Amino acid sequence: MKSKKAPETTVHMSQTLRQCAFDLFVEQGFDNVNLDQIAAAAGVTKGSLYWHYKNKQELILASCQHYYQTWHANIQKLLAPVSNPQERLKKAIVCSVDSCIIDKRNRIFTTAIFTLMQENEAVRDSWSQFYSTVREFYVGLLYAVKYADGNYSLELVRRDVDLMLEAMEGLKIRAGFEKQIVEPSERKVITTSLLSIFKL
Amino acid sequence: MKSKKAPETTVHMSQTLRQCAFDLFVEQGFDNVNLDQIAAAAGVTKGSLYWHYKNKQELILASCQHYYQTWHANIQKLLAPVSNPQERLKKAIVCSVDSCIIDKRNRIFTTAIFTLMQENEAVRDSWSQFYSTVREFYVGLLYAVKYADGNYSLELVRRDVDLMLEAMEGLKIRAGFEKQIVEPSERKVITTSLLSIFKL
DNA sequence: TTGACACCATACCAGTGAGTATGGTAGGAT
DNA sequence: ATCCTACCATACTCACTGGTATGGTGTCAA
Repeated sequence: MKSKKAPETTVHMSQTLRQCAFDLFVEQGFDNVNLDQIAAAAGVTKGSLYWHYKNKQELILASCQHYYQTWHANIQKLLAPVSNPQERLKKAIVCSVDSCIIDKRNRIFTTAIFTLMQENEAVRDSWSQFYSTVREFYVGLLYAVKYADGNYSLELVRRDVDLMLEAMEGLKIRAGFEKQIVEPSERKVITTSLLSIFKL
Repeated sequence: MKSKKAPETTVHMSQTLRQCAFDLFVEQGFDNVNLDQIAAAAGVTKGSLYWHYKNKQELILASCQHYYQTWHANIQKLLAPVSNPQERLKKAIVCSVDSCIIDKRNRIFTTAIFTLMQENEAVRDSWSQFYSTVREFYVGLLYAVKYADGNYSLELVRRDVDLMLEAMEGLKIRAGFEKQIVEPSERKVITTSLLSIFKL
């Protein structure tokens, strides 16, 4: 009773539009992409786009969700084969650092969010929720290590994670204007710096 | 031979426009402020604005310069009466943290720069240069402390400063969506976390 | 006095892009 | 057969804004 035609048709086009919007946003930011481009990339026109999404903000929020889901999927896949707590933590950080430094698309997208966040409550709430999950994820990783060391304070663990995530965010910004940072040796130093926050 | 009329007239209006542009940019970002608003705030019209500035980008770059100069002036004035190296370092960080957390205008302006930086080379270079001066400033402060401790490595000092500045930048972003961060107690904890990077 | 120029206002252009109005079509339900 | 509706295209509107063309005015040099 949900729909007459193949039920996945409309869902599929919504997903396609979301994906295309995301692909364009990560290249040019939100303001430099218009709805015609997104619709064209999905093989439809703006008229159809507006059947699936109420306005541009809804598309932006959808593309944010896509970003969040992709992040979680990637990190899960990355850590799946690793069981040692210390290894898991290190691998997660190395991966995140690489992403911050190398992936220009990641930089463009997140900075676009941070700017929009200043004036748009929905985007702000969306990111805030995502940040919480990321933080708790790292808290879990770090706690697993500290627990083995006999250090229990969840509160202190959370503080360290916050500091590390802040540094990672700042690193992402800095990577946007200091190109020499991409050197593998420099990347290794940075990873070590971040890990040093945890005093392992 | 510079100009016929009072030489400071045009300079004065250029300054006024720059100041007004900055005041509007820090409230609404670059994209949400148009040239008519800026001109009106300065008491002129867009026609005159274009006599002083070639285009919007030039005004943006000018407002960036204004931001940089203000930053330096503030920090200089703040540290002028303090001579103890450790005190100077701590005071600088406390002030910066407060600015990151409390000053919403600061957040709006810098995030706007970071977004624009991704596509605009002139803005990127402008910020890159500013960041260098800020880093060297902190390196000087920290080195003065470490020197007293007998620890000399400028390279290590610079790494610590980079990490601290990155964390501060990330903190600024986080303050944009986690309001509870403004609590004075929380602020104190954060300052302590940042200082702990220097292992003093 | 007159010309030149610095400085400013008015009025306009032209591109852009979000959002809408409207109409068409294909496939399932009756 | 036909009606409904999910889905899509066409063709607009309309507000906005960066930038320009042009003309006015006051002041200084000659």
